[in-house]
Parts: sequence; structure tokens; C-alpha cells
Amino acid sequence: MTDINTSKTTATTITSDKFKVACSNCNLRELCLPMGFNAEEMLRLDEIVATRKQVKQGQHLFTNGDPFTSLYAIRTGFFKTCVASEDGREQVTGFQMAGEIIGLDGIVTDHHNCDAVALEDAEVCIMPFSNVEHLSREFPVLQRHVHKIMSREIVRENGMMMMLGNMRAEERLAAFLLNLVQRLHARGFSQSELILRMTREEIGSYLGLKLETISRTFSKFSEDGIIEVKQRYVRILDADQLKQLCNLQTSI
Amino acid sequence: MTDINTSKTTATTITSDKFKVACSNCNLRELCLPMGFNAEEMLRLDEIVATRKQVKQGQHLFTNGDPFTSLYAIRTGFFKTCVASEDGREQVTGFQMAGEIIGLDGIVTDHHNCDAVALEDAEVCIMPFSNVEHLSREFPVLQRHVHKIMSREIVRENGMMMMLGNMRAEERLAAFLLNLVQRLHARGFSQSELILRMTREEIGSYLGLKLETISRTFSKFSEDGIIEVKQRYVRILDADQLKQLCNLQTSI
DNA sequence: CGAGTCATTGATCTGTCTCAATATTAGTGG
DNA sequence: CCACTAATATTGAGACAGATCAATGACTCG
Repeated sequence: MTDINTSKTTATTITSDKFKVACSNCNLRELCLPMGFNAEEMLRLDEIVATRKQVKQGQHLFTNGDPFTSLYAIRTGFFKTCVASEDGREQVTGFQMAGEIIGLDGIVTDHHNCDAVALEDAEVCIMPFSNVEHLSREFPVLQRHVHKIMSREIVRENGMMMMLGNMRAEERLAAFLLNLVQRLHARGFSQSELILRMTREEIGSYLGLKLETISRTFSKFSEDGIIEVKQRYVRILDADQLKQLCNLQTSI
Repeated sequence: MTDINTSKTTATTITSDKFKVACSNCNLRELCLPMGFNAEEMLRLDEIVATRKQVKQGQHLFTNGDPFTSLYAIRTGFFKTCVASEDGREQVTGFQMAGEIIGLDGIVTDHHNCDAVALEDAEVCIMPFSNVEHLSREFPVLQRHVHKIMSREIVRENGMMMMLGNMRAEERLAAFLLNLVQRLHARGFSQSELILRMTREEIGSYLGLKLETISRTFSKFSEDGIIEVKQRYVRILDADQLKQLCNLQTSI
């Protein structure tokens, strides 16, 4: 159960079978939906997901400017979200994995304000936002859950502002690795090993650093015996030292 | 109506008079509440605000760790929100003015995750979150509005990540000034003059720069004839050049 | 197997930070 | 009203973390 995060394991080819699309028997339920419903209510909650969608590696789930209609719950795979400035500079705003929700950026203007790109073959549950709002009005627990998800994203971005505004390269990368491994661990993967799904350049964009700096900092951590790195493979040897490096709450 | 932003003008001493606390006749209504209600619905909506509260300059409206109970709509005055790392480094995460909502960070953990500090004497409307959620279930328009406010904050922070990750000092300060003056203009103040409510250090913390860099960049803008600066007073002489400096959407 | 993508490492450059001194303003009390 | 103090702002000189430029190496995938 604490495998390394080679999510190939869960790559069951899903049919469009109605039964399979139900939240009520989804093994990610506790990650993307609130708890505490009885069986009958769970069935109503299944209405929230209209259908599923496969997204191949490199494909966009949505693009800046697209009309906003739905939120997406990641079933399998790994995404990045990013924004671009007019002159082409790109900023990765987040990396998302199974059980996490993307698309919240689209609510305010009814159009998406960032790109969501699959970093590996992925599958998402499409949740039309009208369904979300409708069911939220019926189920206060769901309503609260939706609010919490949005609030969590706000708090996460607050933490990112702290990273980008105040922390040095080593601190940023340490915090990044700890956050990643913690989220993977919550999904049953190892808490000391991981396979990065993104390039050095994407990590750098996320952390406000250049890819060379990411590479150098990985090498330094490796020399110091804190981690073992081999391309996309990372093994954390001394988690305590990593935590010391980033005096930041490993927020959410 | 396009006065400089010396908000002394609106400093009417408010009584606890029930009538005065009503949203239905608040001149900031269009800023913090959705439009399109009839008179009867507006009266119901008044229930959303329990009471008001005065916050003196320098006082905290809430502090990291405080139990979360309410959102706050700013009636008058100016706030900053900030987070701190364990070793004491502070990151300003936002500046908020009349009509804006603060406290969203508290929803996810039921405790606030940042500090909100008044930068000048202020008054806020206290909106118990249970009221917000209750009325949201009754009024879909309000529900959507709450979602939009949270989404707007997420998008704003995405833009901040772009600033902090990719932009140089001049670009950051230009974007900052344009954003500030645009929001002030939306409130009836001048679109070329403003009084800064925060110190160079607070601007620097917000923009991920040191106070000396802020001061130097102000001086440079001044030498280049883009702005006129005298301590807290700023007059924008060449808005186009400022806009050119920040190839960023002047997001929201 | 080969082409393209991605990662590593070195040398040098630069934007911002740091340290420091001074100037200006706001606030306080006599 | 002024003197005094603390807070804030400006400006300079030098230092440094990370960027940039460049070359090589490793992996991936058709």
C-alpha cells in the first residue's frame, strides 16, 4: 500500500458503465467529497458527476479563456495549472493529483483564467458547476465542503506567496518535496520515495527559479546526503533535515 | 467624486441604529453584495450582517489561529493581511479596501490562517459565516456571488504568483500601482492620484522585495517622469508607460 | 538506433539584498 | 509652539544568490 507513485497500477480501462461513474463507490471519495452521508444521500450525490473524461499526457483539460462550465475531480493522473503573461512568460500555479479539484479559477469570470495540462495520462470526473451549486443548496455538508475546498486553495496560495516572496532556493525546493511526498503518502504511496511527474523547468516555474537552479539544488541536497536523486526518481533520506530547511508550515 | 483617497470624508460616527446597519441602504452594496434583488429580498439579505465593528489603526481584526466565525466586509478604512513563517519572516498577502471581503482563509480549518491588520481607522460589517451559508442556500444569486468572491481571490493570488515568480522590481511596482489606483477609481477616487496607506516595507513584503528596492524604484519612476512621489503621496503622470512596464493583465 | 527532450555542471554576469549613513515626517509631552 | 524622539524614507557602496550563457551527458520514444 505504500508503493512508489507509479500510478500505472490504477490504470484500469474504465467503461462508460453507469455504475462505475458513481461517486458512491469511488475509492477517492474521502478525498474529493465530504463524509457523513447515508447510502441514500450518497446516491443523490452521484448526480454531481455528469461523466468522465480521459486526458492524454500533454493535453489541455482546459485553456485560459475557455468558457467555464464545470469543476474537475482528478481520478487518475497528474496535472499542472499555469498562467502566462502577455509577453509569454509562464508561471506554474500548482500541481494536482488524484482526488484534487481543478477549475475553481473559472467561476469568477465564467471563463477559465489558467491552463490545466495533464503531465501524465489522466482521467477526470466532470462536475458541471450548476450541479455542484444545486446540490450544495440541498446538502449543507456539501456546501461547506465546497467552501472548504476554495478556502484551502486560497490558503495554499498564501503559502506560495510566502515561498516566492521570502524563501531561498533550498528552502523552496525542500518545502516543495515535503509537500509532494506528504500528499502522495495521503494517497497510499511511499513517504520517502517518489517519481516526479514534472520537468525541472516546471518545478522551477512553480518555485520562481530557473531550471538550472533546481538541478543544482537537487545536486546539493544529494551531496549533503539529504536525498538521493536520479532524474525523475527522488528518495528522501533525511526528512528532518528537509523540514529544518523550510521553516514553513507544510501547509495542507 | 474623483477626490484623492483621503477617506476621512466618509468617517461618519455610526450609531448601532438598526437602520444604519442595513445592507439595503449601504452605499457599498454593489461592491460586496450581488445585484438584482427586489426590495423584499434585500431586507432578508440584511440578515447577513450581524453587527459592525470599529478597528483602530494598527489593531488586528483577527489573528492567525483565531477561531473562524465570520467574514468581514470593509465599510471604511484599509487593511493588510499577512502570514508569518516560524522564524518570523512576514509576507503581506494582500491589501484590502472598502467593499472588499476578508476572512475567507479561515473557512478550511475553522481557524484563521493569517492576520488582518487595519492600516487606518476602519469599520467592518461582521457577517457570521453561518448566516452567509444559510442565506446562500435560499438565494442562488447570493450563493453564486460568494463563489465568485472566493474564485476572484484565487485568481488574484495566481496573478501574484506570476508577479513574485517572474517579474522584475519595476514591473512589480508598476503593476501594484496600477492595480491600486484602478480599485480606488472604482470607488470614486482619482485615477491619477493616491495616498499610500502602507509603508515601503509593507509594499516590499507584498511584492517580494526589500523596502530599499521599493524606495529606489519609486525614485527611478520619478526621475523618468512616470510618477510624482512625495512620501505617501503618489501622482501618476504617465499611466501608459506604467502599463507597458508590466505586461501583465491588471487582474481584477 | 537515432533524434529530440531533459538534466547536469561550469563560468560569468546582474538585479536585488545588505549594511550604513542621512533626511524627513509624525507623534509626544513640556 | 517648539524640542525631542521614534518611525519612516532616501541614497550610496559593496556583496551575493540566482540568472544567464554554454557545453556536455543521459534518457525516452518512435
